[in-house]
Amino acid sequence: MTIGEGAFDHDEDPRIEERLGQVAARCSEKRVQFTDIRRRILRILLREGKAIGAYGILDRLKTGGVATHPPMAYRTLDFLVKHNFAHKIEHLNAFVACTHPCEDHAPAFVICRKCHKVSEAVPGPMGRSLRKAARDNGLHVELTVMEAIGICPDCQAQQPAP
Amino acid sequence: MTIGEGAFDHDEDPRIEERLGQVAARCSEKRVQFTDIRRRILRILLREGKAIGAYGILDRLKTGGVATHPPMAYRTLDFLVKHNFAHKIEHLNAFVACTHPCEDHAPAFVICRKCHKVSEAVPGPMGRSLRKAARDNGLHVELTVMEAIGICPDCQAQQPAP
DNA sequence: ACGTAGATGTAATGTTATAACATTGCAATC
DNA sequence: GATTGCAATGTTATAACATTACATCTACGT
Repeated sequence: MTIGEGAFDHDEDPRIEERLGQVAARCSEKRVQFTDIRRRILRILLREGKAIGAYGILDRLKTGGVATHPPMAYRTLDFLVKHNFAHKIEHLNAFVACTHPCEDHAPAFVICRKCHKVSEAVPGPMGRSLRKAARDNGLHVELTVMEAIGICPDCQAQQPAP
Repeated sequence: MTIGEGAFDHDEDPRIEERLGQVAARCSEKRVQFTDIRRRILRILLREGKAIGAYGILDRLKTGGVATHPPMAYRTLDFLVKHNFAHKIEHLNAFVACTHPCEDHAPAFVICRKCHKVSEAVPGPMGRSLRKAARDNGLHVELTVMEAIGICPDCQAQQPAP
């Protein structure tokens, strides 16, 4: 790594770099590569702290002098989502870093439609309930989506209610 | 109505026309207009019997000699979704007619990712559970999304598992 | 060192959704 | 019966999201 890269790519927040270390270790265990681009994009998601679209990620990557074509973002996001290091927010067509300690989970999200802040809720019994409804229909379940969309307290305070 | 229109716009299935009648009555009660284009698009959704995108709807509209620009479809779908006569399937960016008798409900969907067949499940306690998680985060909830995605029995039978 | 699978680079294109503004048609009021 | 107001529709253009296809490179196991 060069000095220049270091200044741009690392964050003051040690929790982000710590999380990247955990993910790197997990990838090593799984015998999959945690490449530079994957690390960069996950770092972008972690820094962002809210949902961000693929093209938003590409914009932020541009400052790093790496390739910024759409497939780069989508491929990398596929990897991160597949391994549960990130999640897709279907309602926003956007992505967030996973903040849940456990790796194998059916996540539920609480989403502000104004500022795109997202918090990952414990799925609890509702995940099982949804999966059961699906299996009762004979579906071989591959994915569950649980999202509550509305206005967060901060955005409620800012404006009446547009 | 002309003879030509009748031949193209009506379906042999009387359940569809019956449902359109119910919706018309409901719109009348609510003092909102169930216009020609809204009726046509809801009929398309009812006939389709599975999730269909806005542009798929536009294709089917072309045979009817009405305007087929994207805003037409999206505005009409907004109306239908807002009044719970149709639902958006977020995972597919597509729409289905509502099949639930009760008008005020937080729906859950069981979705085949191959054939886009959708069944609307009774939400049961999981809807409340998701709303509660959201309110615990201070969110003023406007919408909940609950979707289980996988492969339906028919599509499982057709191919190994792609 | 070599072959292969996985990862990345690039161009072109496909798909979904909205912004912005003009027009129509109908109904209430003057 | 003109005027105003409002909901719905018509139209153009473009923004935003996502994928296909193919070339090239690189890491890893043997």
